[in-house]
Amino acid sequence: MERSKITPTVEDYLKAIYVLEEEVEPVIAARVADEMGVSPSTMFSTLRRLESESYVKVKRRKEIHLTVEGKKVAEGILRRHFLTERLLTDLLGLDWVKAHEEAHRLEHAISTEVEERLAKLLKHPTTCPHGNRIPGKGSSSSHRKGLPLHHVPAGKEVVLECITEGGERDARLLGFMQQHRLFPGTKVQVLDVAPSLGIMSLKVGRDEFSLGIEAAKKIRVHHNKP
Amino acid sequence: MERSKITPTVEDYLKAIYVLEEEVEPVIAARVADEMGVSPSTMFSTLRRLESESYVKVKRRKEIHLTVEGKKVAEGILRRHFLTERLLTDLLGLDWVKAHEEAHRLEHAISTEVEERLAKLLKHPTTCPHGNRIPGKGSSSSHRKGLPLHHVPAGKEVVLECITEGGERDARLLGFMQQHRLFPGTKVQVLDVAPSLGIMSLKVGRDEFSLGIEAAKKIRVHHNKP
DNA sequence: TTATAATCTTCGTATACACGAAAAGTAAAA
DNA sequence: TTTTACTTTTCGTGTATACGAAGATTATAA
Repeated sequence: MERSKITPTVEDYLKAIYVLEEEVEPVIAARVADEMGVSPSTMFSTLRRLESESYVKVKRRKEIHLTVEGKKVAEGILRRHFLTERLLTDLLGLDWVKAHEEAHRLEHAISTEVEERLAKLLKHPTTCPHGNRIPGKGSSSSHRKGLPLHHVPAGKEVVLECITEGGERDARLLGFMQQHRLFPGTKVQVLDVAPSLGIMSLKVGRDEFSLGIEAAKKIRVHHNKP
Repeated sequence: MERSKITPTVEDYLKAIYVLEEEVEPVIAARVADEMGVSPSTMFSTLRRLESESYVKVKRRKEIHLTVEGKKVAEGILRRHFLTERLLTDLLGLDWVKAHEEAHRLEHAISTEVEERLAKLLKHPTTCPHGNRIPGKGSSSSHRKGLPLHHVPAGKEVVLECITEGGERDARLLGFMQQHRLFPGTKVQVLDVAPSLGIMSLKVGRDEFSLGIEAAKKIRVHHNKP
């Protein structure tokens, strides 16, 4: 039942494209190269391979789009990534930052069967420890993502929903958030937003601190309506 | 703290050599090639790499020996292999055969930290589900391995101790043993041994059946002394 | 000892993945 | 519009891993 041969590398590229599709438009090669940390030439040749194996289509204006197959692979790997993160945090007690890093390696070694049993063991979690919704097996999924934190006007109080997949890979951001108790579900007050300085001020409990706008883009929140 | 770069492939070769060292003497390239399922030429070039990176020493008569470093790597990977098997059987409920296969992939993606937490979560198991002793972290270990089943004379009753690492990779053997309830701890009566036919007859409970001598070599037992 | 079998070794080749340098094309800013 | 900045593309290279064919060695058996 396993697909002939798909390499971990290819899985990672497809995952990166999937994540970017949700965050920036359009997805171009240079963006994916940034995300993957590879050179333009590597990106180029890999992209040709992905295309020849029908995982992506490159449209006229160089826009990269996942095919149905490519999307299936990306969602599968993302699902295994998130489930693994839950295993690592909930059962093994790893912190956020490490959980993400370790899951990044483990996700490629998990079969469909283990994935299913893992989901059952973990009681079918719906989000990863960073608050991201875990893609289901079937056709998902009205992924109603929250508001980016940098769009919240000064004075408002919001509830943290998630650090996006794109943000998860930034270990310093994750560490910073852990330090300031910025977890999914945490109430956050936006004290001030200063786009000219690229900074916004936040308050969590008694803790006041600043956060770069660029980082804030990777954090999603929702309003605390009763 | 992680060693610069050791590939999964190299880990597998070192593991194979380690396992062979415990079972056959001397370990030569052709044996390792069999175990790994690679061609002689591949074996040859890989062996040169292993040697140049000081994981193995090849003695005059072509005997392959792990260096201290090579042994450390092999024991580490074996330890992670066995711990992963326990996770898969004890927590996820996979059977023997699948647990071995899956662990073979996962073992390469497990860090020292996860390994330690896994050991703790599983209450520091001393054997894998197939009965093999899990190598400790420190310098092990009087590994008093049981008697190979094919050395047991007809008429004796013994207790199954383990299927050796070499046997673990044989999915048909594992399946056969699972079917006949041949688990670690099971009492086995040796009814007959016929080396000329390459066969021996066993009895487990009411179940009588034959087993090839070659397969029996991969099974270890001990006497049931009170 | 010679013939046969097993083993090792060399050589050429292939694929997946990565790099840098530099040319060519496209978009944004001045 | 011209310059600048970003992107894509080509080309040459390198490493790890694998193969097969065939020659060279060594071991085993007759």
